[in-house]
Amino acid sequence: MKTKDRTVQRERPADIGIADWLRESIIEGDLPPGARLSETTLGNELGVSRTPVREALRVLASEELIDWQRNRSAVVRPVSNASVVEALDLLGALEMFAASQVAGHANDEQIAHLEVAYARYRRQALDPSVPKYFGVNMHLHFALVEAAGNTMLARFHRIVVTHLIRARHMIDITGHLESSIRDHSRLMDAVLARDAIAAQRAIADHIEVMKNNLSLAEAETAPGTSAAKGKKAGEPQN
Amino acid sequence: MKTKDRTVQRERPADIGIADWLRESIIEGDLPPGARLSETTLGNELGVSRTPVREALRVLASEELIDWQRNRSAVVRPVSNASVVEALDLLGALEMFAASQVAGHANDEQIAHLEVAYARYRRQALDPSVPKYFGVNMHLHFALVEAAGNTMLARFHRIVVTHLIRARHMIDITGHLESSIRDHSRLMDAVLARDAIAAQRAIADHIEVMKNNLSLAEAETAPGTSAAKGKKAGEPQN
DNA sequence: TTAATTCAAACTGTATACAGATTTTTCGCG
DNA sequence: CGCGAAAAATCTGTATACAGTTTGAATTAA
Repeated sequence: MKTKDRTVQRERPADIGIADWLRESIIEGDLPPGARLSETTLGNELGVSRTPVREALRVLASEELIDWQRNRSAVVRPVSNASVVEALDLLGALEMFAASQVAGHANDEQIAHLEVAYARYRRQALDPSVPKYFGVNMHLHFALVEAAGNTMLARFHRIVVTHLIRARHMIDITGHLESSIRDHSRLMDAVLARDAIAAQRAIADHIEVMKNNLSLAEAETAPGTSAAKGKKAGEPQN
Repeated sequence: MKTKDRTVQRERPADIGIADWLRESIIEGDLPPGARLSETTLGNELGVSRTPVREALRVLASEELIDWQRNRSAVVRPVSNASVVEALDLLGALEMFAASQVAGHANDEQIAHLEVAYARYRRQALDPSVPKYFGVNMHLHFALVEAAGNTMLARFHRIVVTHLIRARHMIDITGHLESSIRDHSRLMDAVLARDAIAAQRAIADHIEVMKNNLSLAEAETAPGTSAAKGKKAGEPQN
């Protein structure tokens, strides 16, 4: 019964860092909320020693993806309704700031980049063969923040978005797809017209819709699972 | 000439983490912009091995206080006029969000905490025996963000404030102290009156004043200094 | 059976070792 | 002298070792 249960869950392409691999595993649910992250076990699965694993864990802790107390194993943070609301509110604040920066100060090059992303969004969002609206959506959001030209903002935004992607199964956007697309159009039109106020209103409305459609899946914390466990990937949502 | 140049610059009280010690050293300028952070040297100065030093460096890198590329020593990030403007803008966005959250959703306990902090601010800001307006100021800002009850916001805010404290010599508030105090009063009165709009206006104005009073000390990057060097503490500013 | 206790296994925090990369110094030559 | 290559010294990335802590199972007492 104590056989080698080395269930590798995700190949690491060697040029991808430990932290990236772990983050991806958490986002995808391979390391579900509550999972204990044994340094030794993770190291074995990744084919590295504990030293680089620990450094990666520091990074994940700084992104609030794990809890890590002294002398205790790191644990994947739970996802609660409240934490998602917090992330959505914060996302709104960051993107309102981004939008007003873009509307107010973006140069031609930044605007051009944004227009490319917007065009792609419109093409893919309406294409029924592309069901991954969440990804397309997030791409546009990244482009908006990128155009704001504030590196720290970009970093914070990436972190918040990571948390929301992890909780994507709680943000049921299906059935509100049209209003979402409408909000995005309002946002982009306003930004490209340099109308910061209208852009911020569009974001606020969009966030409000998402908050109102949170599935009430409370208490997402999984029971104690070892680092090697947790195969609840399931089919991709949205 | 190759004598032991173990110039200890700051005692570490043993219960303070390596990362905290390093952060403080960077803020205070003991590790000036551009300083190379040799893991071995830092470890010797702190009386620990490289392993915990490297983990601390990961944390500092996540806060954008250092640049760290593979196979190269970490380097304390430069402070430029542009980076301070970015931080100030971002601070404004975060605090506007905080203010609107407090005005809209704070409970009695959170409001009470904030009022205590505000009272202390008024007492100390006008007291000429307390020259450290910067510290008193920041305390009030922390209290505001704390009252918003969003942990990720609090973390981001702390990081941005850290950057601004490091650049405090570039933000010459002396001579604008009265307008600063007035802005803070406007802010707190608005928040406590649950007027989110007015609070946000007060913050925006306050940030604008700070941006307009940036000393034009461009190119703050110091020449290559080893981790053991850098004694430019000087007298506390503001 | 349940609760408390003891003991063993597993795990973390940190020091150290070593290979490979980078930086600095030395040295030869124009 | 100055420039460039070669060699030395330094430094990083990672593996490993070991002491002290935590976890969990086995055992005993109530």
